[in-house]
Amino acid sequence: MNPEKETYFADVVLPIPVKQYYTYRIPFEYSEEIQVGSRVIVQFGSRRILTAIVVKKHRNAPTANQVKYILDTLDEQPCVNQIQIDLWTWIAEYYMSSVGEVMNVALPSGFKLTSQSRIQKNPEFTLENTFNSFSEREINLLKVLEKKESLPYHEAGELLEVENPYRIIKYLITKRAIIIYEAIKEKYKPKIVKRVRLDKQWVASEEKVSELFDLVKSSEKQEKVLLKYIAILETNSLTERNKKGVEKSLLFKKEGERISVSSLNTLIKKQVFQEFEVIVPRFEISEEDQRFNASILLSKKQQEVRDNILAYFTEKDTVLLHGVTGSGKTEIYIDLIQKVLEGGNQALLLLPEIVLTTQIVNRLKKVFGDQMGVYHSRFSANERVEVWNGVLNSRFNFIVGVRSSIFLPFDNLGIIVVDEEHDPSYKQFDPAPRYHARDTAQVLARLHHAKVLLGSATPSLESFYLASSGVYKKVLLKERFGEVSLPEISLVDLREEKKQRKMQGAFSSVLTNSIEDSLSNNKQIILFQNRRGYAPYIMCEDCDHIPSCSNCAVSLTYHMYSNNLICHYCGYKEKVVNLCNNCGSTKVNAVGLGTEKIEDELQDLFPNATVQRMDLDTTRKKYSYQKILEEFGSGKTDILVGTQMVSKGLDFDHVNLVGIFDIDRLIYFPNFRSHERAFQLIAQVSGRAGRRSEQGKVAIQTAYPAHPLLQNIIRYDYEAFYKKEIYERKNHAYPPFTRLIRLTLKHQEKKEVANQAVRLTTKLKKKLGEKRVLGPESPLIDKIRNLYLKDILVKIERSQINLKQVKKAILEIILDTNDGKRFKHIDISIDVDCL
DNA sequence: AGCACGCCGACT
DNA sequence: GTCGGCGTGCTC
Repeated sequence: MNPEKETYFADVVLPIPVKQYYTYRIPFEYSEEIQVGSRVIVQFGSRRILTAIVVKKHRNAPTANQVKYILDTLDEQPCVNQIQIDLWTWIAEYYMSSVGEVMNVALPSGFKLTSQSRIQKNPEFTLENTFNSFSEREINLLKVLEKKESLPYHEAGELLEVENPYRIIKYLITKRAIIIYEAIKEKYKPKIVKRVRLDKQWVASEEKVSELFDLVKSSEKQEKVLLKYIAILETNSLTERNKKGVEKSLLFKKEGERISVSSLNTLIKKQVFQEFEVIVPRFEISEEDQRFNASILLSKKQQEVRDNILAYFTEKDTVLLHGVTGSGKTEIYIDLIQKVLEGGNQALLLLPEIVLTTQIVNRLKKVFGDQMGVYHSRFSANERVEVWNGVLNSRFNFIVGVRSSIFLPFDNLGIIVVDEEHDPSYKQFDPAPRYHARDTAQVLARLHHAKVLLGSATPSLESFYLASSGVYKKVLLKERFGEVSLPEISLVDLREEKKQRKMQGAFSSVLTNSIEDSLSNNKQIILFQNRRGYAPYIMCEDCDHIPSCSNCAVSLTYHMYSNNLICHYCGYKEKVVNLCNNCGSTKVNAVGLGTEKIEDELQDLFPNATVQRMDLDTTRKKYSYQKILEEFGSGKTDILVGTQMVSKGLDFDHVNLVGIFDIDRLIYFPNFRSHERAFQLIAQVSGRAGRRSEQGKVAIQTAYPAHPLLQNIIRYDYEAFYKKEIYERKNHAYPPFTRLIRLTLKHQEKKEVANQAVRLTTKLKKKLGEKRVLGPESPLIDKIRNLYLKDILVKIERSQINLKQVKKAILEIILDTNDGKRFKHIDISIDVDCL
């Protein structure tokens, strides 16, 4: 038998939440080209077209079902490697999702072309000469299709005012009025720019050039075009520079004489100029970037720490670097990464979302230049594809990125650094898979035989525990770089201030005085309030009515600047009317504190100071974040008010005061991690004060200054905090002593979720034991987007338990619960290692 | 997920 | 009878 004629099959992952692979037949002509990791196009179901990834190539013809052919392949080389497939598989199993869901978050959307069914008017069909066998709505739809070309199903449904348009569509098809076709959603588009250059012949010699000028002499406009072109080239050696030409738009943009499009076009027609297209990277390589390899100097202490880390790496795969803010962890990262790159391996530095837009990236760029790629969630699908390809073709051997950069196609990672290791943004919430990038990074590292460095000033309880118990190694970096001492943290007793009537709005006298001080010394101030908007709710003085969201179980947040009441959960918005909806009273007050209110009050208290607010609402646009920081960095802004955004990665020399509001809310938040979160957040914000020149100050406004947590914070006593907290965790069997799996049930009917939750809990308890299952419980906000919620928490000991079996049992019970014909199908989402 | 289809209750 | 809502099964 001719080996080339042997049939190969491919097991593929599809980008849908289905827990199995599907087997397709590889066409003969592709039997070489299609390999494990190839992107292929397949038909799935009766019409859908999907992009799939081959995870296994084999020759075992499936027995039972029909097998469809792979329709096409998208790349000559596989775009996913075996390590990635192994990682996907691990994630799917550990986080109890399907591999398809992992594929969905792992692959940039530019790589996944999927089809959608659309309807179109049958070209052979005309409304006029049909007998009147269509309803008014159908005719309406057909009329729209005459104008609009095509519609997806759901839009047709909207037009027809029916939930499920399928039946009508089917009817229209049998009447030969419309046809269905599959529209492929657009995929990655390379960026193409048009350039122009002089036709070769004109730059062959001096004589030719002058001949050229003679040629255009008759037209002043054309002469201008030529002159401008040459001016932009900025060179005498026309022949060389002309090859690259000039970006067409540049000819029109650049200052100097305006030239006309039509004269350029005439010149192109005359074959003086020629137009051509080039594909350009979306990441421009600035000339500066290319040459760098600036070395950095480590202090003695840093060198020592670095050497310790390297030594520990020979024993353990993971090392925790516990270093206070400003101790110079970044330099150590850089040094280690440089070593890895010199050894020919790749490196990955993970950062929390917000930190990535700031100074640190610029700093790294200076050291690593264009071998470093940045992977950020604000990037478009196209930009992501380019970073992906950059890793694939080795243009980038070092990536700085957010949690999803663990999915890039690395093939020989040497080190993964997870900075701010404790940061909750490393955990994905929605959609599934709900993975933790820090933990997944360790699995990824194992697959690459690479090392992991976790860095934090306030390590997560988990990591510190693992380091203390010898699973990881631990390195401490205590001193601040350059010997600047840590900011002095003071607690402002709000109850005392209130008693003495010293409060002005949200501001204590201590805080206003400190702000006054800083301002008069020409210093800058950062104020932190972890809540956006003006006030979390408004309330009528007469009837106590609080406007709340009709889709969610929350009050509407008052936003003064947009004059809206907004639901922070579903986005519902309404204009503010100054009358109570309930009783018509005009006495409606804003209650509580948000960043807008602080900004507002600041302007009254310090009319001469420039105040800027930084929260989700002021940073919606792509570069607004950078702009705010630039203005603050240049000293244009005196006071920066913000949410969590101000807590991370900002490093400004002239900030000597940080004020923290409403911290009690954080400490008393009903979650077993609230203390840990509060400690981390306060430490992080505090670190913004006095980074370089002198010792800074931090003022925390609290009603409970004696709280042990706050006492530990002002002394920077992480160890004491840890000891107390870990004791509590052990007592109550919370992580790191157990693993938590949260099941969230969602349904439109409150009773239905409640019933099902009870049923599910009972089954789980029976199978796993009473004490391992908590709930069911209504979450703090028990209705979001018109869906009622119930939580069930499964607690599993960390040792002597077969985790896989437990998960399998949970999945079986869920399947069983949802299978019963007597009950409605309920959406159940699973969050392993929920925060 | 998204499509296909079958089962019912409501209503001309 | 038939129209449209709703739930469920299946996809190599």
